[in-house]
Formats: sequence, C-alpha cells, structure tokens
Amino acid sequence: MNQHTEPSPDARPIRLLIVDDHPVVRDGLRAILSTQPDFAVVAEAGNGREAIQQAAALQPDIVLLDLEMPEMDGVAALQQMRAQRPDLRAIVFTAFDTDERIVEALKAGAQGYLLKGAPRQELFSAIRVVHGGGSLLQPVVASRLIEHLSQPSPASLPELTPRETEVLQLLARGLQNKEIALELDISERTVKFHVSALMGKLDAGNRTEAVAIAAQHNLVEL
Amino acid sequence: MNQHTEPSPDARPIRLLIVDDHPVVRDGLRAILSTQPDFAVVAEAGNGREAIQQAAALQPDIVLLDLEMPEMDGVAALQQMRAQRPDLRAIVFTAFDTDERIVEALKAGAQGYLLKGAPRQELFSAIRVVHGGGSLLQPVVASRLIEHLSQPSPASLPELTPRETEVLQLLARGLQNKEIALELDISERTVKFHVSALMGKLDAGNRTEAVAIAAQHNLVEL
DNA sequence: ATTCTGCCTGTACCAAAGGACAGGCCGCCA
DNA sequence: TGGCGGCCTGTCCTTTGGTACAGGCAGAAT
Repeated sequence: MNQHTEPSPDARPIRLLIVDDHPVVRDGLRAILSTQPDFAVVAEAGNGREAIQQAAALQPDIVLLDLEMPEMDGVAALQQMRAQRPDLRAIVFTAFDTDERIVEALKAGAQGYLLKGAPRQELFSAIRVVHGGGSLLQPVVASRLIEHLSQPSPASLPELTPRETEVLQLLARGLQNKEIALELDISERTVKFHVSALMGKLDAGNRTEAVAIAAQHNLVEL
Repeated sequence: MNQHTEPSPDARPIRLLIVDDHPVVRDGLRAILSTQPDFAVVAEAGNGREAIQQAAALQPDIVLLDLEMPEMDGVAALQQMRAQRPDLRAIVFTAFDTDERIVEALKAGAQGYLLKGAPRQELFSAIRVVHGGGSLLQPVVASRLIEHLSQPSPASLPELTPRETEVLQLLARGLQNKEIALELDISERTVKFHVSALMGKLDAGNRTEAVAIAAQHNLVEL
C-alpha cells in the first residue's frame, strides 16, 4: 500500500462521488478531476442523505467528502455508506483540521484525509493510492492524529499496586468477587478489600464506575 | 509542523540518544548519524532501563528507540522517560509494523515511527522534523494506524432501544439503579428491567461486565 | 380488531456488594 | 528495633443488584 499507482488511461476509470454542500466547490473539483483520464466523476451530492442515495445507486469506487454539511454530516453519512458497502473507500476533503474531526472520520472508515488547499497533484495521488488499497494522510493531519493519541496525562491517576491491577483486570471482565477470589486463590473477603481500595483510588462509588474510569484512562485490557 | 527544517551546521546540534539491543545496529546508526553536522549522538543504551538512566543523565533532545528489547521494552521505557521529561521527543525505529505496536508506541508519546530499512535521508528528515516540533509517520505506518482505527464491525452487537441506550450511559457513569431512576424519572423497578435487558443483549452477567463490553464496542460516552 | 413492541410498574426473594472494625504476616528502611 | 506499606483474613450488618412471575398502556403495523 501507498505505492505509487500510475494512471493507466486504458484501464477502467476510478469512479468518484463528490460530496460537498457548496456547488462551487463541487464544480471546481469536477473540473480539476476531469483533467485526469483515469478518473470519472459519476455523481455529486450536497449533503449526507443525498450521498447515501447516490452511493447506493451509482456504486462509486471512492467518495470524496466534506465533513460539515446540512441535513446529515459527513461522518454519519460515511458510516451509513460503509455499512451498506464495506468495500467503499473514502477520502475526507475538508477545511477542518481538529484532532476530534480527524479521529471521528478515520474511525468511520475514511482511508484518506486531505485539507482543502492541498495541491491538486496531492489530491490525485491520494485518490490513486486509496483506490489501490492504501491510505493517505497529509503530514499535518498525521501530526494532529499523533497528538491526539499521545496520552494527555499519564499522571493524575493514582498508583495501583500490582495486586490491585490484577483485580482490576478481572473486575473489568465482569467477574464477581467470589470468582476473582477463586482465580487469584485468595479469600473473597480479600477481594472485597482490594476492590474497595481500587474504588478509593479511582474515586469511584462502586465497581462499575471503577471499571468505567479505568477504561477511560485505559489501564484496563478490554 | 512537518515543514522542512534545514540543517544549520553552526547552530547547537540535535542531541540524540540511541536505544537498541543490538550493538551492531547502534554502531551503524551512530556512523550514519555522524555524517550530519547538526546531529550529535550523546549516548547509547541497550535496553529500556539503561535508556531511562541515560535520558535523565545526558538530557538528549530526541530518543531513537527500538521496541523489542530485553529488560524493559521500548514502550515502557518511553512512558517512563516522558513522565520524567515531558519535553523529550522520541522516534521509534523498529522492524515491527503491527498496528498494536504502532498504537502503543504513539500512545506512549512517540512523535515518529519509522521502519528499519527506511532510507537514511528519511531518517535524517524525521529527526529534524520531530526536533522542530512536528511528527512523522512513514506512509505504511499511517496506513496501519488507519486500519486499526477504522471500526472493525459496527454490526455484530445487537440493537439497543433508545431507552436502553440512555440507561447504559448512566450505568457507565457508575450510577446505581435508584439514581438512574431519579435521573430518568421512572421507578427503580423499571431501571432494573432495562438493565437486565441490556445485560441480555450485551451478553453480560452483570452491570459491570455490561459497561466493560459497551466500552469495548465504544457505544458509551466515557 | 388484533397483535406486536417498547416502555413502564409491582411484589417477593436471594445473592452479591460494600462499609465498619479488628487483626496477622512479611519485607523494607531509617 | 520499630514503623510502614502491601497483602491477606475474619465477623457483622445494611444496602444493592438481579431474577422470577405477572401485568398495564400506547402507538404502529397488518
């Protein structure tokens, strides 16, 4: 993946669906993309709902979509489309570069993320790469993504003893005290002791909240 | 970020710490990096524990580290180092390209991820970019990351009714039945009813497991 | 008009969870 | 040596959680 796929004019063209709420942008994209012999813009949509219909009707290979739209936003639309056609690939082409938007879009199944303003060659190449099974993020986007991933504060949450950590893992699997006791070969009473300690340290009112908090700080193997 | 930072030979060089369990690799890296006037390899380490000591003692700008190591692996070491020096930046340089490793490393705070075998120019450029505050992933690595993010199966888990979804959210905050009842203005008995339905659909034996499972399929606002 | 489903409620009963209080064993460290 | 922290155990008691069984109401579908 990510290898350079050369345009091959004689092969079947890559079928594209353009989704953006601004007609001007759609026209512009269509014009730019038409210059490439291996691309074919098969449809346009002005919002998420239309996009879903068009995607179902015209079977594009790749959807090029904006995120901010009336009616139904890009992420929701993308989820729908991919639920219907898991093989559909998508490139987000938008002005938004916040980490939340990026993560949302990628989770929804986008294989590419380009910011509006990207040079057209970069857009062309992204389409070909994604069509070839690869994926492509602009470096800026990758940076944002990494910032988002890198854990904000490994601090702030109290230290757990090894034993507490063990108990926490089993707790997260929904085992009850008796079962945990059996698993760790200690008495049920001791398990209660550890669970209480755990709840205290995690500032949880009960075991369920403790697991939720632990999951949030992902110190638990779900 | 990610702009090209040109080498400036007269400026203070970028201080590097090389961490790899193979002496040969360390030697090779040191030799390659020495060809660049703006780099200074200030130390080497053969495992995570050494790396932490060296990082504390010699205050490198950037750590170049392998993941697979005896004594203490790269991820654990990186977490430690960044806990002590949050400004420290790190580039993972390894042969492993599984999505789990990549995500682990990035979560631990790495700003770059290169596979061994990357051309040296790419390595140089990565170091400079990361030192300049940016971050850099090889396209292959970015692809893996995207695959990992894209949700595997929005299906497979049963449909929840709107009411059940509400209850689930509150459940995940650790509220108990009585509190949920108060919140939703229904009887505690009804809450129990919904919780049971929830556990049935999620195939959980108790509320704690239900929350864990829900978190796993991230259908819960933690 | 009937059926189905989501949503709501009740009583009764038993198992599990969690707090209060009290204590023992071991290894580390000043 | 004494103190401290992690770990383990116990009894007693109250509050929650969860199941079983039984039923009502409203809206949508047929």
